[in-house]
Amino acid sequence: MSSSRAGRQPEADLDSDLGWMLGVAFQAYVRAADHTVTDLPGGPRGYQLLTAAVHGQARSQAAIAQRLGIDRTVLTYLIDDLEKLGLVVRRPDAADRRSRVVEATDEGRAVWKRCRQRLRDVEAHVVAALQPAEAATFRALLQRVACRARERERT
Amino acid sequence: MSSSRAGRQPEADLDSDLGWMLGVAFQAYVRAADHTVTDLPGGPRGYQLLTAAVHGQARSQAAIAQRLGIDRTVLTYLIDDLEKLGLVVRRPDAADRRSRVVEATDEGRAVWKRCRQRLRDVEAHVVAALQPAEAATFRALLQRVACRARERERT
DNA sequence: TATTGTTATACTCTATAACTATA
DNA sequence: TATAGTTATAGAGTATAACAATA
Repeated sequence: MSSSRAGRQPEADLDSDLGWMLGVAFQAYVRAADHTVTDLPGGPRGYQLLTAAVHGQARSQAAIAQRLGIDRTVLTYLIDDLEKLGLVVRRPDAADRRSRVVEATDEGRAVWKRCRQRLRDVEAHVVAALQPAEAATFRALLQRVACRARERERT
Repeated sequence: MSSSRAGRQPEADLDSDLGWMLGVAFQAYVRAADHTVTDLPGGPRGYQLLTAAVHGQARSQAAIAQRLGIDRTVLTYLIDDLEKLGLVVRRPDAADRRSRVVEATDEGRAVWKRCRQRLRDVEAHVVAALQPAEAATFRALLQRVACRARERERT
């Protein structure tokens, strides 16, 4: 057994594998969020789209797709679903009529606020193993990791 | 506009959404790892299975499935693929012959070591936005989050 | 009767290709 | 010619259900 060697290098077992850790944490979030935002199609992803729309960060579908890390074809169906529910509307961009600006409706903003409230509990649940100060540190570091990754994707 | 209120509560925009952050980080890892461990079926997941086998932590397929957060039916096919390549073998558990212990072969251990080496670079790339000490902190906190999530899943 | 693992099937998610419209 | 968005189709990943072997 290699473990009997008690070498100086790290064990590299599953618990210390970054991919495993990220996958487990992400999965824990999605599973908890999925049955929390049941009033939104697409689960957490629908919430993220709505978040972008509410904050006026959905100036084109291509921009949203890039930011959410999904294909533009997937986004079409997702917006369709939210538009059918009257949560967002597509508006042609005056500057470039090929593009569509996605705006949140009043009801979309109301639903978003309700979801946000409930998702705060989900987020707290995911990081419940950490002390409040640690959780804040974790979120700050993770944010830098994520934002850097998004910057890299800009083709 | 709500942003014009300049309120005291956090903005709650996409950049601070835990689900978005985890998703983006996880996706960045998977995409980088996928074209790195091309000699393993299932990508990063195949590596994780091999990791469990190499460390003797694959005492039953049900245990692996729980630890990897995947369905036991998915695991069957994954093990099939690795077994065809001669990287692991299934052995009946003497204590409970319903169970199968998954063991890494010598070649499996060799392939695992090569993959581990390359994945270290992938991991470094994912956390490249952080200083070394910050990256260590991030990993330690993430590990506690992930391990807690796994404990919760134990039905 | 309950559990482990397998197989077949169906479902969901995502990506590819072809198309329209604008630039 | 290139880009934004849509649609139809195909593919990958995942889950559900029925089954055999064992406890």
